[in-house]
Amino acid sequence: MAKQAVKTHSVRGSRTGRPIMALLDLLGRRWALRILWELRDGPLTSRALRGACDEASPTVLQARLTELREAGFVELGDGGGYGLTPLGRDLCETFMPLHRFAERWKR
Amino acid sequence: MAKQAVKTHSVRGSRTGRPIMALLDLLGRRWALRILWELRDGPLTSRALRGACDEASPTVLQARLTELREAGFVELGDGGGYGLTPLGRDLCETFMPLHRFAERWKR
DNA sequence: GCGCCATGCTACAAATAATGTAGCTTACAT
DNA sequence: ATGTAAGCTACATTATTTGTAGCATGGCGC
Repeated sequence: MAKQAVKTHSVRGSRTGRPIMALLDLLGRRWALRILWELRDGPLTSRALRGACDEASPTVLQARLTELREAGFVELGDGGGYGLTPLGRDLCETFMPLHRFAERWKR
Repeated sequence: MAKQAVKTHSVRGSRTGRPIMALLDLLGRRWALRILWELRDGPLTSRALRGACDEASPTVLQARLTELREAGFVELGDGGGYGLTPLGRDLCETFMPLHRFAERWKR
């Protein structure tokens, strides 16, 4: 139990003391942005979230969720289901414009 | 001879046809956000960029730069130095508010 | 021309992280 | 008690990153 534990995972760049670096690092991990995105309009159960995230492996999802929880962006509501904290909602707002940008970008 | 080559790297989530997914995946790769961030106020030579990115390995940097270039966010100016394209600058703008958020977030 | 640097970029082994599949445990309802 | 669904862990395989070294090209001064 708890083998893959915490590992002190001190977000890269946090040493610099510049919060933005820590944030960029945290969000620059696989599925992190996607998770926040999928939770944008309401909580999801871990299983539903997995579904929304194109069946990403539960291992990473769990890891990301833990990190995002420690960062205070996500919480596991009593009664089950992951949802954004008020802070997490704020964060989500800040990159909501990405949606419009992406549409414009197309490719 | 191009072993780590291109690999058609079709951005995860692009199959869904939803550009936002492709974008979230692209930006959710190590150093991608950081690179855009570091280029925010002017071009940098590959070496300077490496310096700015806490000495990230040239391998990933090169990989990310290639991807970001293919996405049209970054370009290698003639005379050297990587810089944001107009599109890239737009993208950068959209998550500039993250800076303020990060400061507020602190931790 | 020749040496001297800086640039963009590649090689490659070692270390980390992610994927995919299985399955455990707890809680709750039937 | 049986059936489900939840959150979460194991673990072997595969992919990505790191770290260090180094190559090729293009100035620039001499």
